[in-house]
Amino acid sequence: MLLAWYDRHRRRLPWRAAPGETSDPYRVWLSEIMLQQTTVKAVGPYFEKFVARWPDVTALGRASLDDVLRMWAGLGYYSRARNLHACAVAVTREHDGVFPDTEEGLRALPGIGPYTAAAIAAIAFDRRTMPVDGNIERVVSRLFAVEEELPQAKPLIQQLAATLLADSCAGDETSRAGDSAQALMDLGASICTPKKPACSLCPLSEDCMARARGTQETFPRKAPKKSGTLRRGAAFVVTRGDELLVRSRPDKGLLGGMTEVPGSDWLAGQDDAAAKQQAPELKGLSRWQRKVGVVTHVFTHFPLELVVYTAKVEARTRAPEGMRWVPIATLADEALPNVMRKVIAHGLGF
DNA sequence: CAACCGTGGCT
DNA sequence: TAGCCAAGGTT
Repeated sequence: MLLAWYDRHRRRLPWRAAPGETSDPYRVWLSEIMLQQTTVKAVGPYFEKFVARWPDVTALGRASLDDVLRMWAGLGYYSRARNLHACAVAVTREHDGVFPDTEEGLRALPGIGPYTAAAIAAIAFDRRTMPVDGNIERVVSRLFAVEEELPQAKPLIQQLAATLLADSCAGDETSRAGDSAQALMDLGASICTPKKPACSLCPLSEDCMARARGTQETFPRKAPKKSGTLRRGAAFVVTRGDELLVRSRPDKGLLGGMTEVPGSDWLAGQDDAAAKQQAPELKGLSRWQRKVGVVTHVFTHFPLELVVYTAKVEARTRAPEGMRWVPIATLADEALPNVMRKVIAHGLGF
């Protein structure tokens, strides 16, 4: 039985309540947002930092968006941080600091979609619902040998996963809906892995249709995704003594609201000369020095190649409109996405 | 509804 | 290595 396996093999995770203890909706919510498309390993340190600084949802609701973005820097998918903050504000101001305890109520909050609403409802409030994430999609598609491709198969998989919830809870005094979901997630993470699943260790192997056919690894069915076109651009690392010239990106879109050094557009097929022409204009800047090599970075939808130029300007040189000087020593505190950390490291010779 | 939205680790 | 993958949501 699935829950019996879970009771023995469940992962110990910072946001999970100990067996028998009630879980904190704030920690469940925070972890679920961080874990969207992000590995447990990457989330760990960020989760600890967040709960240490903001122990509850009202504390986070009082924080500034900028502080939240700075703390989130490096985790990726930055709209999550904006929605996280907006959600904390909404819960604080409109729900008296108490999370709604129904899927519907949770779903109405920013950053909480169908998966996360079901996950919080099940894990934090023991609601009888089955969240379906990537792990559960894989487990269920193998268990029932779902031939339909993703994402079209989502409704079917959701339905099949729900039957699993009913099965795993039959006869239980409490529903343990959250444990059923987390059991399937742990199974997907540790046993029913994308490649070379350890079927011999799986508590569901006897019931697995794909296993019976020996085709586990071919599920879930999925069309191969096309890779984006390479884009090129230039980045400009300007120092004034021990300070660096930076600006903030627009609130929406790629790396929304994050800090960057000035740079050109990022376009497919753009040549170096065109990119360099978009350099910021500073008084008393004698010449640009092109750093050898390029900075490469891969976003979800396209790979990026950045040429880096450096220049020094005299003390008290004014920052161009919309830009500012920040001490290099405090760069770690800025809301710098990793691509910009790479650029700065390359430009400054770290 | 398909496209957009980061990053790091693993095979 | 180059692609795949991770506790998805928003538009």
